[in-house]
Amino acid sequence: MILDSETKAVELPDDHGTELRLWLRLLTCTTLIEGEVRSRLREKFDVTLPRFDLMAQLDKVSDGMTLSDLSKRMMVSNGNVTGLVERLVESGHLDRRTSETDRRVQFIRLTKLGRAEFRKMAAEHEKWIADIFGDLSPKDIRELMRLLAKAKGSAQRSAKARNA
Amino acid sequence: MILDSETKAVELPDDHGTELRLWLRLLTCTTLIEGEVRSRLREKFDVTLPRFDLMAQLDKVSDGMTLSDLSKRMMVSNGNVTGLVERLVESGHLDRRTSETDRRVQFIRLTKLGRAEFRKMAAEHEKWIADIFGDLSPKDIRELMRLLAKAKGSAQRSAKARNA
DNA sequence: TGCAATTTCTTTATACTTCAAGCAATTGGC
DNA sequence: GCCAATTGCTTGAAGTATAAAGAAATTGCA
Repeated sequence: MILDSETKAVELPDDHGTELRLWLRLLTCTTLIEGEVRSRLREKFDVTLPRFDLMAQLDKVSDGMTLSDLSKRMMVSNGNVTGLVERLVESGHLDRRTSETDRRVQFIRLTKLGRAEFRKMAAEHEKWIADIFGDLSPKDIRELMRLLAKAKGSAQRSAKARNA
Repeated sequence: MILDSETKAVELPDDHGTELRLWLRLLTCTTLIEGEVRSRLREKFDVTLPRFDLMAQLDKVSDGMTLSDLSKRMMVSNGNVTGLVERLVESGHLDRRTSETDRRVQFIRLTKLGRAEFRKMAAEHEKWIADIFGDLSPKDIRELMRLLAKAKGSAQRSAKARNA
């Protein structure tokens, strides 16, 4: 701790300790919840988190999505999605058909089975999440939403600047 | 939207949409930052995030840590740590020796090389994080810290209840 | 039209990750 | 002192993840 001439605590010019601690806390918090959700999904439905996430993306649309869309929305690599989709088609949860106007493109959809199973899981999942955040007041939630939005914007600005 | 008899908006008894949206935002935010940090580590130092994280744990102590300690602190499985440590010993960053009082236990330490390289990376890393959160005011950071601590506590309570 | 750039997706190599099973060492009753 | 339970770690199988290279199709523009 550094004290100035009037014995008040001051920061070193580039002490970025608070940001680092914030990042570690954010990461811990997310990892903790993610692990919990992963366990419950495996335990109750014998499904992995990546598969659940992929199905969640597809459940939001009725007419299917391309692999590229999926990888963008899930923020994972293209090749990763290829493999996930492959296994979910194999298990009968997804359905793929090639675009008629652009033969590079594959539209991926949930099958009836896939959608039915997903809906069942999603209903439980939503309750788990509500319980996991159960100690937070509506005001806490609003504040967190606001601050995380700000953090996201800041991170995007930083990432963009690096790639410019 | 549901309206009651006096035409005021009311919630369905178990609509947990806000918690779910909070979780998705938290996850997005973390994934975004994690991806950014991962890219930069690879680009500047040709190191993976898990290796960096493991070295960060070891840098906090002078006399080494056991594999179990590492896996608890990193919140990953035991087998995962075994592999990570193996590769880092191989590359000369870590050092392992068996406990003399309990031959099951292995103490893992950073080598001189490992510590030197880590310190260099950590200094850069701290600046990246500061930049990534650069749009947040000190007050924003304090608030986020507080709310994330509360969220973490809530998640732990929920996880504990499930395993009871 | 021609053809270079781009886009979409797959493949490959390598690494990370979990879970579950298993081995060896230690501990805690009795 | 014995032995069942526990602890620390490793292994193996399956799955998830990235980056990089490549194949196929489309687009854009001279």
